[in-house]
Amino acid sequence: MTATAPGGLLRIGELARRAGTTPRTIRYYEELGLLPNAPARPAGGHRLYGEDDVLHVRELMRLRELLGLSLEELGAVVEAEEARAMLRAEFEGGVSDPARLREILTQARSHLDLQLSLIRRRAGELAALQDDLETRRARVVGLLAETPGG
Amino acid sequence: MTATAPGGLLRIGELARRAGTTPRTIRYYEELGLLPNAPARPAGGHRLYGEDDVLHVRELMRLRELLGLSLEELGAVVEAEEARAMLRAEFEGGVSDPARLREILTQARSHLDLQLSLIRRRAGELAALQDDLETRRARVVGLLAETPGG
DNA sequence: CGCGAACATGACGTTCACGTAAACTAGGGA
DNA sequence: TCCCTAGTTTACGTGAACGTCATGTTCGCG
Repeated sequence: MTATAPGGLLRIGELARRAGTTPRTIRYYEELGLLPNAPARPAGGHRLYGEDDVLHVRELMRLRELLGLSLEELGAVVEAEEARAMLRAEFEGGVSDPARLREILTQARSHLDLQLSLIRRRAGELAALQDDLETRRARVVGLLAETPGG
Repeated sequence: MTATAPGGLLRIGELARRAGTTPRTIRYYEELGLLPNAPARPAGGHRLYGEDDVLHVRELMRLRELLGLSLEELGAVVEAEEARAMLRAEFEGGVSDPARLREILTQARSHLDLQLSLIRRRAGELAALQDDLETRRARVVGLLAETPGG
């Protein structure tokens, strides 16, 4: 068993393994439009992925996990990723129209800004929670120091 | 409509409203043991709560939201809260056995430490994600600066 | 060419965290 | 006392995010 298809590409099982999930989840994400619905299907009909797909899936799971986004909400994020992909495609396909480039870049930036705002809000809430618990902990520790018998 | 029962106590509707949720959720949490299963039921069978219950519910929802804990996992947290409640009870009921006090305090501290470790891990992951996105954003902005036509 | 492991599709099952409906009771102002 | 709102329990329904099973196809080493 080679586990890797020719061309350094991955089949769904390997993608799932490297992304820390299952093939079922990959297919489900594809069904929801979180992954390209036709990722290079040579002959046999088996899906083939690249390393960037691994990163993409991991990114999705990370956003879902850390921000508590639903898969539907992740759809909006995917748009940003797609813009990034388009950007890279246009880069590697030679220099294109500067106006078009600006458009793509500007869009990508606003998407990133949106995600960053979500993250900062979360981080703030988390910090507040941490402060609360640390305050309580300090109180408990203080009481322990006052309590005889240690 | 008074909305508040005698004694400054709250009925389930008001508790839910103040905690930012619904009566159904309150009953469900009680069923799961996240709330005391018999909160002072005078005669009529209506549940009655106090201000501290509001805080307790809000706390549960905050932990769930920010740490992504399941309701089952929240059960462990509830133990900590209960320990805290016991502690306060023993305080207000006069000074009790110091050894017992130390026991409760130590337990409360370890519970807080556990929650804090979860929070710090989350905060770290969130910070890493934020760094990633900010790096990307900087790259996009840099490209924008290099792209003519603005 | 054979064969077992992995993949494809479709459909049904499952868990969590509640929502919602039904049928009845309690509270309290007019 | 009447009556409306809000509460009670029981039970079934729901959406999200997959798991699992059945059935058939493909891959690639021996």
